[in-house]
Amino acid sequence: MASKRALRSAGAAATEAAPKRVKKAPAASPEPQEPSTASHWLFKAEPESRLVGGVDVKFSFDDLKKEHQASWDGVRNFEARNTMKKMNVGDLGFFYHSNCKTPGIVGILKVCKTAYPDHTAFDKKHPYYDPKSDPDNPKWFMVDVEYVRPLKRLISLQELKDHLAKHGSKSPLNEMALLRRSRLSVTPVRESEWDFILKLAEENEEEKED
DNA sequence: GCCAACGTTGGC
DNA sequence: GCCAACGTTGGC
Repeated sequence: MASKRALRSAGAAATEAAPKRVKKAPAASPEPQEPSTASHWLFKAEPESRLVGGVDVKFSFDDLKKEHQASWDGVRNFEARNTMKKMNVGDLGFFYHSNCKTPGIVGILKVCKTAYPDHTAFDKKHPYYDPKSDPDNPKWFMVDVEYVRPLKRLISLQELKDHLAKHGSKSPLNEMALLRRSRLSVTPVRESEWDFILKLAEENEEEKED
């Protein structure tokens, strides 16, 4: 079961070997930036089947709806991990479908448990196993999320990009992490971005105009 | 299936 | 601690 979460990220490849390097892990910096005032987030998952290490990573918004609740495991990127550590119970997030026909935001979820160790990193059999993480000193964390509701319509990546291209620095999406840091699987969402996208989703496709 | 962007690793 | 090589993300 703990395997269908659709999360991945750079560096997941727990390449064997390299026993030489035993340094202290300075890579995991504390990350000073903004205080943890943000309370909206974006989570990427893959709605279409794809095998990683023999395990299907598919996890769609419908899957979350069915399961009602899920552990967001499998994140193997420091920045994304740090982002998850800032989350609070009750925070809302967008559910984003990636690596699929029409990538985009499809729904809303809620954080229902703050960050705790991602046990899939301890499991040798798991595709996201990381020998550098152990129960006494966990390297990777996950949060639990629960289904809230779908958006009234899908807000595609293309639509967000188009808006940005059209309005440039005047767009509320100008600094959106999804667009600027496209490879992060978990990102913060600013209030202005959150509000704008929610509003977009309420509009019809035709009247969305500019 | 290609490949640009970019994060990570590890030699030096 | 730099940076080239490498591996992954994820749109197209």
